[in-house]
Amino acid sequence: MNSPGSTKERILSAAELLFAQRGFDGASLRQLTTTAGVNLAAVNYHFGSKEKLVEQVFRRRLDALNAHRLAELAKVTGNEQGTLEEVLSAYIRPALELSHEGNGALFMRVLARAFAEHDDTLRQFLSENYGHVMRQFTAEFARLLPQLSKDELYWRIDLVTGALTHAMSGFGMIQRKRDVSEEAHREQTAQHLTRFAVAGLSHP
Amino acid sequence: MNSPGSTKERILSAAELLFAQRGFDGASLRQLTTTAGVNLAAVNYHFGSKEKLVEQVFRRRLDALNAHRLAELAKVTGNEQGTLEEVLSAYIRPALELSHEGNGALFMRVLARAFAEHDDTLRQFLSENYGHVMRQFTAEFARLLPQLSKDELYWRIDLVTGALTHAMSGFGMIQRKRDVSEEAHREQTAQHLTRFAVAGLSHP
DNA sequence: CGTATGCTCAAACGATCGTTTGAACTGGCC
DNA sequence: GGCCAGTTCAAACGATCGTTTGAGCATACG
Repeated sequence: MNSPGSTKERILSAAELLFAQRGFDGASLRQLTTTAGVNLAAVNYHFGSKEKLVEQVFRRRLDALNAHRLAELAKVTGNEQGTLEEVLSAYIRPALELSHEGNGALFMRVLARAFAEHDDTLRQFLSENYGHVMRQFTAEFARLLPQLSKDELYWRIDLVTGALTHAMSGFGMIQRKRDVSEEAHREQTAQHLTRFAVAGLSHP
Repeated sequence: MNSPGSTKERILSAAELLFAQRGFDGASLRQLTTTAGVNLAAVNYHFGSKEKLVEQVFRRRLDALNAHRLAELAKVTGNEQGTLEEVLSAYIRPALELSHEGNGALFMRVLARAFAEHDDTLRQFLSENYGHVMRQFTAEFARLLPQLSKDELYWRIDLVTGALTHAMSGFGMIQRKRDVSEEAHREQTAQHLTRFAVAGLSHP
């Protein structure tokens, strides 16, 4: 059905690559199916349309990512409130792990593009399917930072989100050095991100 | 020549609007010229190609923005070193003012799209034409935060940049409320951004 | 074996894209 | 008026887009 080498999976992987490189409009179905080594008509046969293919590219990664995030959050809020660092870690690390496994980094670029698109259809899709995750984390932040007004809290979460999106999509100038292992680099990134986010959220 | 109602200016404004709404690929020259109320061929006559039109859209805003930034930076570093807040303010406020004047907010969305594109041509253009501005601010931050290693400083600047881009391009959920004047909202935004950036840059 | 089902294929569809062309129009200057 | 450079115009160019079609192939089941 969905074996790794199946037509559907090969289309999804090629789509992720080309959407990341050239954007949703910029990547044509002809380039895409050539890259995937499948027939042009296969996209419309398996997915119905290019737009539905885009949706599936998101689903494949985000379902796993957000499940992972909620699981991590549940761990640290199980018996008592977790610390701010722990809650942030539950939010950051699953994304970082995704962005370093296989072609996950490509997907992060796709996600960043989607944010930039400001496309209402896509934003609604993200909100409907994954909004509850963000709400759960926001509620946790509110408990951990009771001194902040609602306004102030939203501002800070908003700015932290910007920093995270930026860092995780690889916009920045920071690159892994040759003498640092991938895992060490991820750990470094996670720590920088977490410390930065803690400072941004909880400063007086 | 370049009067506000000239064909060239009307094309540039329509381009800014449609590039912000639909992206560089998504906005066609036919939509664009119809919106501007000019003939289809006018774009290629006045700009040479669609790609060169894109470049001019950037030049029109970024020349002014970065000149403004450097002027503000010169003010606070004139006699003695400015404070971290002052230097950040020199970086943030010109962008905020641009994003609140006329259709400047549209341009900020265009800019955010460009970042997401990861297009090397465009990135090279930005680096060649405006890279010296970023270098000058980075040098100032290095002077003001001598306790940070080069690595650590770059990390923090990178994350702050993400937050600023995010906030200034209007991704976030923060919206001006009806009972707050535009200028008051800009002032509020500037203060949130600056305090957040200070915390992110200078935390222990 | 026969046939039904799921999938792949080459080919074509109409639409839309960026760009080019050559004629028509505009204003100022001799 | 007559000319000329600058600009606008409708029309067309070839290329490429997403999608559809109908024939052909494979595999599994009666």
